[in-house]
Amino acid sequence: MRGRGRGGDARTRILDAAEELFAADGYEATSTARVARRAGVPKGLVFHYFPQKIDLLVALVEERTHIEEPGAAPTAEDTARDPAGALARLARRLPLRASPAMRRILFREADTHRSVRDRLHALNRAVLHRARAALEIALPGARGDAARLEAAAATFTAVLLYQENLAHLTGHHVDPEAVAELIARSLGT
Amino acid sequence: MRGRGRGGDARTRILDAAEELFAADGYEATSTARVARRAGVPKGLVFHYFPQKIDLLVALVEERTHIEEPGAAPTAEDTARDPAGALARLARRLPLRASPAMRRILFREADTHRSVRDRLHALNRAVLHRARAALEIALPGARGDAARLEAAAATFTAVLLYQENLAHLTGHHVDPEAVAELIARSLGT
Amino acid sequence: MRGRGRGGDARTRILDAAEELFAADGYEATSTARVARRAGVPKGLVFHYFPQKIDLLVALVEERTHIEEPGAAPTAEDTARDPAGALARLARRLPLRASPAMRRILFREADTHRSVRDRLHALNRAVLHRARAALEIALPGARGDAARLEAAAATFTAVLLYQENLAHLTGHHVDPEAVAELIARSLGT
Amino acid sequence: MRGRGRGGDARTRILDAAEELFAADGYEATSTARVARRAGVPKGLVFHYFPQKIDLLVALVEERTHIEEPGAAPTAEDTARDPAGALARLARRLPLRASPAMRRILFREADTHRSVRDRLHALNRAVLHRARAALEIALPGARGDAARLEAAAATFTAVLLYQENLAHLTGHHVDPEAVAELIARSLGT
DNA sequence: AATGAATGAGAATTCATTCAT
DNA sequence: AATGAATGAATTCTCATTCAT
Repeated sequence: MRGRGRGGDARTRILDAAEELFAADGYEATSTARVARRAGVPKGLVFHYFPQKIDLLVALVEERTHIEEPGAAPTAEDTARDPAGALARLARRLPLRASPAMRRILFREADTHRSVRDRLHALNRAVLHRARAALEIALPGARGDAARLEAAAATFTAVLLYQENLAHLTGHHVDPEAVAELIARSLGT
Repeated sequence: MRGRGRGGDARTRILDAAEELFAADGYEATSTARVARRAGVPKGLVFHYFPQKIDLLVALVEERTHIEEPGAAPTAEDTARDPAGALARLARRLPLRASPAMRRILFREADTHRSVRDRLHALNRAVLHRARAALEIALPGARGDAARLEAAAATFTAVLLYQENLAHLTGHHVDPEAVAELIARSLGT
Repeated sequence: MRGRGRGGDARTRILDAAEELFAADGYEATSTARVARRAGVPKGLVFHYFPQKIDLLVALVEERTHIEEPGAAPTAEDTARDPAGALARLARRLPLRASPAMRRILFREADTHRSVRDRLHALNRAVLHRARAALEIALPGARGDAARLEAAAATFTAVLLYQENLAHLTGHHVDPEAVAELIARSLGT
Repeated sequence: MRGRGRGGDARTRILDAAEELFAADGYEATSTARVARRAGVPKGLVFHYFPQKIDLLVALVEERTHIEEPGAAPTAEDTARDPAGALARLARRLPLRASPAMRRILFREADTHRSVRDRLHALNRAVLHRARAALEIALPGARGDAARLEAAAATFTAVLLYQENLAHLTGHHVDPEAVAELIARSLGT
């Protein structure tokens, strides 16, 4: 708890501004001056909190993308009757707490700084892990074919995690729930 | 065919350099001076051929990403016996002629200039169209469920087109052939 | 004697830090923030004690370079038998009480602020005066040639006062005792 | 041979300006903007020729302080009759071709960059070497006492090389010719 | 077509200094 | 006395772009 009011506010407003602008225009194309203007703080204050421009990006990634601990795992009973539903539920409980803006930043700036790439990889691993677990529980019959299950989990993870970016980049949306059903049918029986 | 000689060479070398550098570091983070240096030409010459920096990007996209006309469409006989194989063949004959570097540029700089985004959308439409056609021919039984077929085509397109970027971003590769088989199983019978 | 406690400590630590840093990197290249950090005090406190950065330099020069009152002047008996020794003893009792760091600061920052230059000149005058006196007593025969005695005193003062800086700048050390002997031989008989 | 006129001029004018300003105010206290203004060129041009500020200093030292090859060494006949004169002549033919401004820069900025310090040391070695040679020829009798000759050479070098800086710093001038005579008397017979 | 000096707007960053608490 | 957030002017440096040759 900061208790200081304005001081904490300024830092937060700076990060808010950076998040918006990095998402809209990219890290390189966003000047620190614009961040300051948008945040309503003097230029110097940005460097008071973030001595280098890159620290803005690093702070955003560290503070605004949280990979949640998995809650209660789906039980066999939950999923047995409705494998597609189990995946769909996973889709809705994506363990990434990050605004759409932060997802775009993670995605676009993955090469800008190691910390971004690392976070993206960690996130991907987490989602992949949970998708695999969901599939294993939902479709015990599929266990026989590990490679197929792996492909299904990877596909679902890709669609789930990058759906917004894919939509943005391709102009075409892929619905994770439809993919969930597709996969369930493929692995079922 | 353009008259080459010195001039053509220089222009080509400039585009080569821009392609490498834009792919490695991004458009914004690449200065025209570095492009000139890498191309081994004087700084002024870059602006002789490409009056604005953005023209480098536009030229790359226009000249180095070609969406091929579909060759002979797969016949029903080809695919009936091997639906997954039909998709897999599509994977191998991806109608985008573009180096991996150009794919990364298309992908990363989609927001930098309208021409890039347009080309990416056009490409996505072309691949999606062909995947849909392949699925329709390969799996006539699936026609009943248009939505499912659409999801399958979209999923396959995404995996096919972005496989390298997904691998780069996630550290995890998704194999299009495995996805082809997954989809074939799902839509079959 | 000042009432010390916390405040005195902080002020002293600030001056200690400034002395180290000014000597090592120069006044201009040393930021007040670095002084504060090295001193282990908050930035604001530096300006509490020294409202302007230049006050740090002025305070160092005023408080940490003392020109000592000459103690008992050498008597004729002392020096008559050993003129070179008399100069050498002067060398050992250089009337400047200042750390090597402070000498470097005096020397390097002479142009930075009038107070530094003034102190340096005063110091030079004091040493020159004592060297002259020592020579006059030690070498009564030399009195006849005032110009020569003056040159000897000036040379000895230069070597004595700047020996460390000369060594630092030239990579070559000049030994004041050897110069003392040289001068004694020159003026003797 | 540059043959371009203005272009060469601009670079030269920039170095001229830097030399003046560095000598007067020191390297750190001189902004590149002031250098540009004084040189009458736009700010950007300074960085065209000298990508980093320190390159101005390095270029000055490399291009404007030349240590001359010794001309004809003084012969024994030249010096035998007039040892002090031989040293005095050395004083007048100091093998450093550098303006007084450059000498101040060499001296003051020795710690700012390695290249400056190196040049200063090289210069000192060259002068010391020649002073030693002159003394050996002029005062063959002194050969017996190597240590004394060494001290004499070092003293003369210091006075010769740093006379302007010593005068500037101390407010007192030491005349190299008087020191030459002093030394000659000391080593003679 | 080829060249590289010239230009100036704007970028990141530094820093002395102020001030409310 | 102590603190560190706040401020903005100044600094170094970058860069797309122009232009004379």
